[in-house]
Amino acid sequence: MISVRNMAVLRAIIEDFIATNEPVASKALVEKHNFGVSSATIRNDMATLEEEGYIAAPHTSSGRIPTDKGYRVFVDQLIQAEAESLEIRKSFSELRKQFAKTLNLLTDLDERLETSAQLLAKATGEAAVIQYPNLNSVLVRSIEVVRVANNRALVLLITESERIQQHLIVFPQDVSEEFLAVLRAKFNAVAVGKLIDDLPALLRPVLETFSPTDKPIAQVFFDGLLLVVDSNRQDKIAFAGTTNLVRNEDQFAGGLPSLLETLDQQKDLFAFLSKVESVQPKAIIGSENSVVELSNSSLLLSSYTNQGEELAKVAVVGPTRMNYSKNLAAVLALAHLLSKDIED
Amino acid sequence: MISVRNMAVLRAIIEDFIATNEPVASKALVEKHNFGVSSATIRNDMATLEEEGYIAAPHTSSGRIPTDKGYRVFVDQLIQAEAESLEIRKSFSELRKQFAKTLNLLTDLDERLETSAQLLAKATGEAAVIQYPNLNSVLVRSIEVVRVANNRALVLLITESERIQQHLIVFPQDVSEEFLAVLRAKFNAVAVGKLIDDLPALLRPVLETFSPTDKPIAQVFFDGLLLVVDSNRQDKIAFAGTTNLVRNEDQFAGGLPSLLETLDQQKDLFAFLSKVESVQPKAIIGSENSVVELSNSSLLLSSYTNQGEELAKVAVVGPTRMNYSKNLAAVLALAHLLSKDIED
DNA sequence: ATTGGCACTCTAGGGGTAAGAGTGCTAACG
DNA sequence: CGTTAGCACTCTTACCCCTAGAGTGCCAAT
Repeated sequence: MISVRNMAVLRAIIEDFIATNEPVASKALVEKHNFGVSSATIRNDMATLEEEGYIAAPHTSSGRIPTDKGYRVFVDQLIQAEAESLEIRKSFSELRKQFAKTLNLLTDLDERLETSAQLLAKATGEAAVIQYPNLNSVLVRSIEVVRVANNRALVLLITESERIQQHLIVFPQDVSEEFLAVLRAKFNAVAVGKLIDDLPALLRPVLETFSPTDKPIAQVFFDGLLLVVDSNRQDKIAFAGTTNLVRNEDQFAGGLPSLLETLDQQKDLFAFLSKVESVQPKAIIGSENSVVELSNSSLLLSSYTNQGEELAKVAVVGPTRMNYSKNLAAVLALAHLLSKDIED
Repeated sequence: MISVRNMAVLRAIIEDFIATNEPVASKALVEKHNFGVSSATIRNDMATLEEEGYIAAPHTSSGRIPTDKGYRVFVDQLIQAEAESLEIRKSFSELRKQFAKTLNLLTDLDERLETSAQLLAKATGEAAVIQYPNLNSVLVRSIEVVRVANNRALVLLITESERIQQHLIVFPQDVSEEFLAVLRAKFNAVAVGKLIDDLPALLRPVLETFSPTDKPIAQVFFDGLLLVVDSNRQDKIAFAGTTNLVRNEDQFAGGLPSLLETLDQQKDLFAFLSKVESVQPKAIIGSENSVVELSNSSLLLSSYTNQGEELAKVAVVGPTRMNYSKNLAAVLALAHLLSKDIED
């Protein structure tokens, strides 16, 4: 049976282990924490915890280290208890300050997310991953066309969330300003106010309204437009903090190269993040991880929203032995700030 | 005095060391290479080479490893001899194939450079750095304005090299389509055909041509335009291949974390690359490096051009003990391909 | 200039040992 | 029954010593 003190001991072991990276001994525990009992008693507790699988001993006569299961209950408590804790508020205002300083100057979504990832990496001392927002369910405000040269034009797809995607179209022949205006008008007539997702199907019929001589050019335009739509759907992530992982390389039991490779494979990582159900926030600890390369690391993730609707995930990746408390606070704070930032 | 065979021995030592990462012994040399002399003779040569500082012995009774000075003469020979070698042609056609496969699909400069960096990292097995082209001396083709909402508009700066930069301007009040057209016309009248560098000075007087009521809005527009100009000047680099460095971490004598950090500091790195005089190509080996963090690594760099004018640098970063021959070929090939790509 | 021969040096690895840390268990206590 | 002191036991770590082997430097001979 797991008593209250058992849990307190587990918590103390985890905290000490995170701090020192050494197996935690019974004697050290009674000295640092005021349990009011002797080390022998703690040893009994430790035996119980080991039976239940919360901690393990690297060898017979050593202190204990937390197992993934041990971290699990620890983090679960954290998530419940600290949602409105002091630490989160501190991390929040800390991040907000930096956010305000740097982010206000940036207009570009890429730069905002990139910078956000860097801030999160810095705040946690781990690697940070931010998914680009899913804009498929966003409405089209308008399609714009800008003539760049006689046979080149830029298509712009502007959404209600004011993300702007562009693509340069090269026509096989010169195209007049007037014809571009026609293209713009015809496609806009259909596209405005529609879901980005639905554009391909909706716009294809527009092609048929062109005369046989104009149709090939309209086709080129249409293809370019589809590319823009697709690039909106593009699975992309912002990533920062590799250096932090390398610095703590010994924590990854030699698995760092393959971990980094996995993080480099943006598509896999994106798919993985997308699959995680959006319980908020969530921790994935060590072996719980379905991706082998992540199995000696932990993910702490949350998501950012627009009007309460989830847009994408924010995550911190680090060794199983990470400072969950601090990092959880940072992830939550950043997710919150990103949500606010996007809504403005 | 350094004889011809001395140099051949140096070359063999370097090649073997690069291949095996073990100090090279005299016996192993005579066995692998056909010098036609005994190991004792090679030992004499090695003694000479050591006196001259081209090689060193980790301890009294071990084989020899190349010094930075040794690599230096080796690489100098490479650069002279292999400029039109077979290897470079191979690397060239290899890279070109991949280039053709992926790059043709991309229109965005960012994506092109990012992808190029990845290709170079993959081809060399090291880290790759590509400077963004310096566009300050490029001419403006036109400035375009797209109305995005009642009080928002997108400014586009289009250069003769067809790099397109954009910035979203938020006006303090609603602005009509007509007024935007006026803004566009007035600023374009001055800007078209001018150097990007000169825009700020040239455009400021345009502000004075607006009526007192219109001037504040024109001012906001002007400020936004300056931001675009500035972002063109922004020092940026594309980077890839961290994983490769981590995988060969032992080669960096523990200096990898600080090396990675330096590479992360885009601005420092950019400044460093810019300072290198543009002798083509160039190698910077180990301790020759002025940046301390790069002192146990080597840089191999070249630059890409437009109409013969240098735009920016391409570099490979790796351990001092890298495959100079292969990597030099790859850098040259990529630089060449980038130049061609930009000219089209 | 080259070479065979040989003494010399240094490293890497194995085995042995002693110190120390930490546990598990037992018996006693309130 | 939970707690505790005490003690035997285990395992790690560091150190030392030793040997085998690799490789050199040098000398005398060609």
